[in-house]
Parts: sequence; structure tokens; C-alpha cells
Amino acid sequence: MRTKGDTKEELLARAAQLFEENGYKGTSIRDIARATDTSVSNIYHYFGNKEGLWKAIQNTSVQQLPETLRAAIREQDAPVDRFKRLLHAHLKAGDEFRRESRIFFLNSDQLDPARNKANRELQREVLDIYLTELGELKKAGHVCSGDLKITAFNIFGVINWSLRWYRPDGVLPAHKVDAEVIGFILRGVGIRD
Amino acid sequence: MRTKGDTKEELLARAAQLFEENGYKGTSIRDIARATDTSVSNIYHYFGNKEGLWKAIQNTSVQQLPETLRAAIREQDAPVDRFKRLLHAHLKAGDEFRRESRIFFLNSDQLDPARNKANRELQREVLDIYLTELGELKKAGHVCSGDLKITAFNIFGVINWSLRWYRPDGVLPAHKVDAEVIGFILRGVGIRD
DNA sequence: TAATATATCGAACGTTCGTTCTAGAGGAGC
DNA sequence: GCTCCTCTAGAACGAACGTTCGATATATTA
Repeated sequence: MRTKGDTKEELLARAAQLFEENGYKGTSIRDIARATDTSVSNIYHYFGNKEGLWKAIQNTSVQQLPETLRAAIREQDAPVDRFKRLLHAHLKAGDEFRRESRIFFLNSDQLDPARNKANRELQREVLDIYLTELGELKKAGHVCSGDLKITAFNIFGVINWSLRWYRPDGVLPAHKVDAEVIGFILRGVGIRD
Repeated sequence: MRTKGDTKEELLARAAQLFEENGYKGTSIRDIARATDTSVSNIYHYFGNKEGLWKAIQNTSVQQLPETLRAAIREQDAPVDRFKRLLHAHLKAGDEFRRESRIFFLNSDQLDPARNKANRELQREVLDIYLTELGELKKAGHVCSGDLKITAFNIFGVINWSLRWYRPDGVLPAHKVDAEVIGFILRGVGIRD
């Protein structure tokens, strides 16, 4: 038998895996129960319902992103260095919770909006962090673009897309990918090496 | 009554709309029939099954993307100019089939791979086009990056993400967005104005 | 040890799913 | 007028869905 607490953890992990592969709507409670080798009712015991399981995954992963990013830019040094730390932290967080990031990245638009408030707020928080930093960079004369919001979206595009195509078990080492991605963004924003 | 041919067209449009809002798995045949004010059996009459409807949408929209892109770079002028035309054509195609592009962008990983071969091949074709052009740019000394594939993915990230956040009815005019997006990509690749 | 709380299960419920079947309406060609 | 073909509808099917329920095993606590 499983030791205490194990079942819940394994449910979270297996559910995340299945949600990643087949989406929220494409994954049934029975799929998750079967993959975790437990009963359907047990899922309801731990999480109340399917949506509760979904939210539990979110709470134990990407929910921490804004705070992680804020921590990375707490030091008050040159804006360019702060911005580089922000990008590194963002990529690292995505790497740590790759599966979960992909899930919420892909399903966020397809869940009915009322039920997905947490995800929207999270995205808004991250956007604000970037807008602030980009503002600082612009004041220091490091930004080429006219609209900082568009620039922020462009950055998110690059970062989120990397979550999608990068395979940790592939031929490209993570540090090389990070360097390429960050280099692309820095040049895109207008920062010279 | 509808004039001839109308029902099929309307089914394609309504289905695309619902697929965009709720995903493939989240949209039922009955949803589509109700939205089009027709019967469930009629959908089977026209498209065989749900997957046939899905593929029909793909065939009448994003399927043309590779050919559109190839047409844009047919002229043999300076690689930088060709690359700019490629980006413009890509953004324009995304704008024309915004709904369909978003659908296949979001659902491509969540459909079982065997059934989604067409989409994979399409993505591969587009990647090859970009790799060729980036190779030309590199030969001409215009590319900063070490790995062209990563650079191509970064570009796709920016473009595909713009499909997601941009609202044609919003405050930002399309030409301004295009200019910002393309400017970001050109700088990111390493091309100086 | 007895009582209580937690963890687990299988069966069942009502609903919705993709799909099929039968049948009728309307026009085209003979 | 009859036949064929396209378009349309509604009823039905079996399977799968999210969820609930009652019961049982296991662990904790008094």
C-alpha cells in the first residue's frame, strides 16, 4: 500500500501529465484514476470535483510565478542587469513547472472565464511586472519599441513558445536554449550587449 | 430556407467559432448543430463525422499557409527584403484566418498524433521555409544567433502569440501591431535597420 | 479496546457524447 | 408520372462523462 500522503501527490502528478497530453476536457476522472491506480471516488475525496483537482495543480505550481519574478528583481542595480535576471528567473520557473505551465498556457482560453479567474489574474500580474521593468529600461534609453505592452507580449510569446517546443531529453542543452532565447529577447527589446 | 451551399459554409464558420471558444473536445456536434440551426444528421451528411468537419476547416484555411509564404519570397532580391516580406505575409495570413490559426495553434498538441498528421506536416513545412531564409541571412552576415532552429522557434513564438492576444476590434491598429512585431523579430534575429 | 476519523472501493445515477438509422421533402431527368 | 439524388429531420444506440452513495478497511485517538 502507498504511504500516507502519497496518493494525493501522485494524483496531482498524474493528472498534470494527462491534462498536458489531452487537455482538461480531453481527460476524464476515470483516466486519472486508472493512471494512478486508485478509484474514481478517491479523487472526489481529495479534491471535491474535477475543477478542484485542476485548481490544486495550479496552486502547487504556476501560482508562485509572480512572487518568484518579483524576488528576482528585488535588488536595485542597473535596469539591464535586473531585466536579465527577470528573464532568467522566468525561464527557470517555466522549466521547473514545465508541465503545469504548458497546461495553463494551452487551456486558459478554453475554460469558461468565471472558472479561470485565477489564471487571468496571474497573467495580469506578470504583465505588470514586465511593464514596470520595460518602463525602467526605456527611461534609461534601452528600448526601441513604441508600445511597451506589445513588447511585453512579444517576450511572452518567445518564452511561452519555448515551453512548448523544448524537450529536456532532446539534443539541445538547456543552458544553450536559455542563452539563445534571452539573446533574442534582449536584441528584440533593443538592448545591446 | 437557406440557399444552396449556404448550410455547409455556415457550418464551417460556426464550428470554427465554437472550436475556437471551447476547443475540439469541448465542442459537441450538437452544439454546432444548434448554433447553425440545423440537425445533427446534417453535419454527418456533409462531413462524415466530427473529425471530417475539423479537417474541412483546416483545408479551407491554414492549409494554404506554406504556399502563401513561398509565394511571398519567390522574388530573388536581397535576403533582408525577402525576409521582411516573409514576415509580413505570415502576419497577414494569420490575420485572414485568425480564428482557424488559433484553433490549430491551441489544439495541435491535444489531438492524438495519428489524426493530426496534416497539422504537423504543415508546421514542418513552415519551419523549413524559415530555416532556408535564415540560412541565407546568416550567409549574408545578418544573423546573430548560433542555432537557426531556435531562432525560428522564437519567431514563431512572437507571431503565434500575437494571434492570441491581438483583438481586431481593440484600440491598437493592425499596422502598428505588425510594425512592432516585425521590428522586434528583426532586431531579435540581428538585422539592423 | 472502543470510538472516531480518514482512506478506499465498486456500483449506480442521470446526462451528454459521437454516431447510426429510418424516413420524408423537394428538385432534376427520363 | 415515376425515379433518382440531394438535403433535412428526429429518434435511438451504446459508450463515456462527472458525480453521488453506501459500505468497508485502515489509522488515529480517547
